[in-house]
This record gives sequence, C-alpha cells and structure tokens, in this order.
Amino acid sequence: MFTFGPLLAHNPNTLNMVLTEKHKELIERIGVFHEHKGMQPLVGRIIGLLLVHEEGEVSFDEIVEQLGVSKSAVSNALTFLQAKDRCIYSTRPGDRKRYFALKLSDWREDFAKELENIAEIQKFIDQVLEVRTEKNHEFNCKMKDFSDFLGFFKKEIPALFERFKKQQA
Amino acid sequence: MFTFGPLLAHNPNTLNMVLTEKHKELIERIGVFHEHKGMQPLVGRIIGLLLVHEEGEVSFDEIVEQLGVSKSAVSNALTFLQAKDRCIYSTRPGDRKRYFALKLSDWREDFAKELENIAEIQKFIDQVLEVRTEKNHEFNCKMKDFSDFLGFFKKEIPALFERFKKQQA
DNA sequence: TTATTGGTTCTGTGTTTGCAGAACTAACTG
DNA sequence: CAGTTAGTTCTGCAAACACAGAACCAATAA
Repeated sequence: MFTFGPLLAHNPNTLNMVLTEKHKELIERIGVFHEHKGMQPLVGRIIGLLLVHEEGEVSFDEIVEQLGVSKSAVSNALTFLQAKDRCIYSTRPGDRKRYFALKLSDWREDFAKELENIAEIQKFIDQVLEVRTEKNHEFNCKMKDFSDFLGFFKKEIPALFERFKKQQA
Repeated sequence: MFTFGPLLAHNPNTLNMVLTEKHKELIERIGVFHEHKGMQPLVGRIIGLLLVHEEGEVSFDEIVEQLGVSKSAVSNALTFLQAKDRCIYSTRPGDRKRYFALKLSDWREDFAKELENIAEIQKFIDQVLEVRTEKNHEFNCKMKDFSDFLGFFKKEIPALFERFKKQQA
C-alpha cells in the first residue's frame, strides 16, 4: 500500500544539487570538448557533471535526472568510464545506491599516458623508415629528425614531473 | 580518334610505385592509428601512403588506384588534409596533375600544437574551480594541483625543443 | 510471499558517417 | 568545335553510432 512518509524519506531525488545555468553551460562545453577527443556525447557530459558537482560523488539516479537521459545510456556510459579507469563508485552503509566519482587522483599517470600515446607515432615513423628506399633522402632525414625528437621527448617525461614537484615545494 | 602512343606516354598509371605486402600492411596500421585519433579512415590511409611512398609526392590518380577508393573520397580527404595544413601539393611544368605530399617540415609546430591542445583541459578545470563551492576541499585541491601542473607544462614546451636542439648538436 | 529499488541488458530507431557513383566544371588538346 | 584529362560537387545508401524504452535481474523491504 502507498505510504507517503517512507517515500519522501527514501526518495533522494529531492536532495539533488541545484545546477545553475552556469553549471549547465559548463557541463555542455566540457561535453563537446570530450566529444572532440572521440568520446560519445553523454560520456563527456557525465565527466562535466562529476567535475562541477559540489559533492564530487553523484548517484546513478541523479546523473539520469540532471542530464535528462535514459538509464540505459547512463549505465553504458558509466561502464565505459570505469573500463577506462576514469571513474569509480563507492557505496554507503544502508544505501544500495552507487555514488560515482572521477578518479582525479590519477591525473599524473593519466597525463603521462596521454603524452606517451601521442609519442607513439614514433613506432610507425621508424617502421616507415625501415621500408623506405634512399630515393628521397631529404624526406627520410626529416622523418629521422622527428623520430629522434620523439625518442628524446619520451625520455623527458619523468623528468618533467620531477621538475614540477621541485618547483612546487 | 584513339591513338596508342600518346596514351602510354601520358598515362602515368603504369609508373605507380609497387607496394609490397609490408607496405600495404603498414599503411593500414597507420590508418587505424589515425582513426583512433578521430580522423576518418581514408584520411589515415592517405597519410600512410604518403609516408611510405618512396617519392614522397603522390598524384591524385595514384592515391585512387593504390588505395582502391573513389575519386570523390580522395578529393574530400585531401581537401581536409590541406585545410588542416598537414598536406600540400606541387605541380610540374607540362603536367596538369597535382602531386601531394605531407608537410613533414612542420613537425615541430604540429607537435607543439598537439601538446598545447592536450593541455587545453586546464581552461575547463579553472572554470570548474570558479563555480565550485568549498564543500569538498580535497576534490578542489586535486583539481588545483592538476591545473598548476598543466600551466607548468605549457610553459615548459619551448624549453623542451631547445634542449632537444642542444643535445642534438 | 509480493512489491520496490537500483541498475543492466536487449531491441528498436533516428541520426550521422564514410564512401561510391554520377553529374558536373575547368583546362587543355586536336 | 568536340574530346580528353584532372579533379570537384552532388546524390544516395549501407553501416555504425548514440540513445530511448521496455524487459529483465538481483537485492532488499513489507
């Protein structure tokens, strides 16, 4: 039978953070930024929401309601974010909901990985150099030059983080 | 009327570079690499072809034939690559064909741009920090930390290239 | 036990993508 | 002039994408 009291008590929808226009606009912009990086629209919006949300932890339901999308879409997007290790959830005693948060603590490793990833083109450059003849020496030289730089760059990444640590202290 | 002599003389198809299996496979791998970066498939294949092709300059026709795609697709892909400043064409006296090549000389600027681009997330982080309350201080601190690093990183980019130049000599 | 909650998986669908093929244009050729 | 060459633009379509909605499942509550 329907009981009003428990409904209010258990329904956390009423507790949703209030998003101002500024919040919503920022979420959208963060969304398109991530779209440009190849992610699907909703994934970018969720990242935006998790960033601007004052708690930093947001329930599945609140994501559905704040972004106005379906449960299935949110489920898939969150599965993706967790698979990519960009997101985790925690639970609370006496509460079956999952509270999702960005893994902001990993930004060093994430950023380092991104840097290494953009330098990955070196592998291809080197393989190209292996199959190329000497017919166009200048072209080959430019490629060799680029490859050398990429090798240098990769080596420099750890030092970069160390220098940051030093100048921070 | 049909004349055999001029046809052979003017038809450069017969002059196409021979691509081995190794070449073709490498082109495909370079293609998917660029697909992951958000480019459309054919664009990546063309970059691959321009890289492994011994001349470094490849005619429109040869691209069509070597990759087995339509003229329209090649036209659009080349327009895109030129718009992105990754590709240029040159012509030869008495030859109406265009010979396309990668702008390999610009790799420094291109790479610097890519680095700056991945650091662009800082703008969003800072805007997020502006709208956030102090309700979750730890979360804010991590974001501030990340933003500081991104600022530091951007500043370091020119020095990086200089250090490369120095150690090269 | 049935009902409810929290979330996942399946099915269908409008939209976008990526290309083919044809029509077209501009420049040269005979 | 008509015909050829080199490339562009237009039209259409098959496949992939991104999501909605419904069915579904597992855990808790009544």
